[in-house]
Amino acid sequence: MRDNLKNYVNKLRSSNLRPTKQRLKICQFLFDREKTFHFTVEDLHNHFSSKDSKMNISLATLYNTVHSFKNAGHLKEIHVNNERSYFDTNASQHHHFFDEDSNKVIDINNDLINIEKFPKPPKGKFIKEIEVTIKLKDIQKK
Amino acid sequence: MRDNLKNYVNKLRSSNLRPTKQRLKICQFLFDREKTFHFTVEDLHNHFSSKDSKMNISLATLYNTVHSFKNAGHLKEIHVNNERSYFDTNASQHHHFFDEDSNKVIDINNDLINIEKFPKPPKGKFIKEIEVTIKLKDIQKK
DNA sequence: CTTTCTGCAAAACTTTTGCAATGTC
DNA sequence: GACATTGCAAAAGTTTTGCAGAAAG
Repeated sequence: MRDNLKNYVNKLRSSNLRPTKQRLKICQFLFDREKTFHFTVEDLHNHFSSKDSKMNISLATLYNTVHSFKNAGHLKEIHVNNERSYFDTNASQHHHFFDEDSNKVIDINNDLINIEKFPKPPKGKFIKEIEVTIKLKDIQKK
Repeated sequence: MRDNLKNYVNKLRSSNLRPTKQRLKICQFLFDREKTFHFTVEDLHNHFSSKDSKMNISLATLYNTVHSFKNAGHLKEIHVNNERSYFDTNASQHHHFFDEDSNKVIDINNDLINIEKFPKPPKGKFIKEIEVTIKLKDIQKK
């Protein structure tokens, strides 16, 4: 069941973001999917500057938008690779496989990982989130 | 109990790295410590370009050395923040607190976290490592 | 018509690279 | 001497910023 344009207009309005053409196109590209999507800004840029893209969107706008969406809680930044920033359209608490040979991210539902024991946070701090990354390699490549 | 220069010479030799003045200074700075040390290349650069540093080491050499040490297994790269790369002088399997207010890393011994359940890797892949990051925030700042 | 947003170009940063000079074996 | 390493400056890659014009409310 996919969202439609009206939903995105509401989604943006409820975050105090004006529903511009660019933002709606980005919403459709990011959120009109069966599965959650993992991407870098470069991926977005490739998509929105390709010939078959109906609309070209500048890099500055892509960065602006990704940050706005992240701040609004519609995207989550994940820390799997230091070479560039990865984002996830699933903003809820969950975990990831990260394939180091292909640089691909796979979601792991929160209830598939059970952390039985973990330390208390230092004084004055609280735990905002626990992020588990399971790093994968190809078997043949050892 | 701290290592001495001769140990570092051996450490470097055993990794096929020539024991140069710069590498030995970097070894002392990184490994002559009671606790493990977490740093960015910028931290190293600040240290080795300050006036009270007995030796100035160029940025290119710092990057070269950190990569050599990482490849040799003397350092581990950790993924806590996408803004820059963080390294850890504890190269063994363990986990981290990451304080998002101060950008500080704290080690968590491997046996303080117990993951009772986690999914199987996809076909053709094996699990290289599980990296757990517990993200902290200041209580007052909510 | 006020305010926000876009997009370009420039700038800021982090990291890598080429290469001549130097150091190590 | 052969080869590895250093350090500089230049380049490459990612992300941010300033600002004028366009779009939205």
